[in-house]
Amino acid sequence: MAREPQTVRSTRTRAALRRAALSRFMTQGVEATSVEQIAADAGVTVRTFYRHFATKHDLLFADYDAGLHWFRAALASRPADEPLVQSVQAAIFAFPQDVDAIAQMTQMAALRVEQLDHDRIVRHLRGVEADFARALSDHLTRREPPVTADEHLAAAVTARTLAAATFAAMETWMVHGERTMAELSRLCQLALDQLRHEAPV
Amino acid sequence: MAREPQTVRSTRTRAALRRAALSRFMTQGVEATSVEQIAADAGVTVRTFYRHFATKHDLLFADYDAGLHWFRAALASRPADEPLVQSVQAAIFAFPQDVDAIAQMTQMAALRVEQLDHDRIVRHLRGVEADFARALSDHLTRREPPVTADEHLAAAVTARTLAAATFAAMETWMVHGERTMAELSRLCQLALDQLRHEAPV
DNA sequence: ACCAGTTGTGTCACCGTTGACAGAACTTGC
DNA sequence: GCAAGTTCTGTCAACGGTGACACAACTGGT
Repeated sequence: MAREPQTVRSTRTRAALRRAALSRFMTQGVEATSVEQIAADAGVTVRTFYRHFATKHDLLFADYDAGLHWFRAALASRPADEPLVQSVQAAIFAFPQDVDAIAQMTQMAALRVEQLDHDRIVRHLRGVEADFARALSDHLTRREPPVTADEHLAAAVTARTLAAATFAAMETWMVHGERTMAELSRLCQLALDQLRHEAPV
Repeated sequence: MAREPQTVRSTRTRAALRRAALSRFMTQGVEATSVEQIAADAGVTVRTFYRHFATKHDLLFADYDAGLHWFRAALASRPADEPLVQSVQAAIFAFPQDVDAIAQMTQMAALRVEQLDHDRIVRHLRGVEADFARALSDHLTRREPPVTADEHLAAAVTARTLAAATFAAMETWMVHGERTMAELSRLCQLALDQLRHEAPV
């Protein structure tokens, strides 16, 4: 589901669906928009909608998924012997500066926070966190794959711990922070520093 | 959804639903069982099923939820000035020894691993992990609630980091370990020790 | 035994999501 | 331009899950 398109028709359909969906989302709200409406607007069937997007809400998280792809690439390009925390910080803080991309991201983010249950956002973020952790774990074990349970565990603990700290920062930022990029950077830095320096209470 | 029952009739209905569901699950498989069948067996409507159980699969995770309740209680009973990691270890390793409860738990676990997608289990575990982290965070901040974003973040990082390490151990155990309680204990211990002693790579 | 208020259930209508099959549209090689 | 094969779409049927409303069953107090 939601693979990259192959034919011309397919990309047109997908674009039409996305346009129709976002338009409806902005005018009448996400929950009040049915997939039936979106499909009708785009001139296709409901079933076809689901051949292009896994769920109705996934449309609103496209930037997260893109961000994850980008993060994997950034991570892979770091030198192999660099300490992991440093790689992560470098990767996170070197986010792409493309103006259009950032504009679209913030628009998406605005749509999310004002239209979706906080619950749904948090649940989706848990999925992204898991993917993030998996990317870290893959990166950690890329030299020699672990064989014993203990080796698996060691990598998993490091990866998931880092992911947990980072996403704790993100959620804190979503709820308690002024929502600027600078503040997000500061909170991530803070969380990672706590992880590195301070043994848990 | 899924609140504690109030009347006699309600508890009977719930018990009938649970019995019918587990019976069908064991004979014909979970996915091949429809809620309609379960409800019919119990002599009620589909809608009523959903008044007692949030989802069809939640039936199979009842022990997790119970375990979380128990964990919150165990945590609350630890002395307030004890280091958190120690409280967690003590709470985890003092699991109830009730023979019936353990038998039912292992039966549930068996049903889960042989009938459910690994994906679904992992996703549910993520939810439990989040609840676990929230319990820890509540316990951490029970004296004075945090006010600034930084204070929130500090507690969140500690709580979620601990939860991540513990659940990394659980998942490693599910996949790579001999599935004995002793091995689970060992892996949890290992994960928490790594968290405490070793700064991430 | 009656009454009032709460809780449980049935009914209905709807939305989100998926599998299976068949047919249309496209791509590729000639 | 045509044929063969792949990809995309429509159709159909089904299941999981939820909100709203009305009614039955139970609760407590008198």
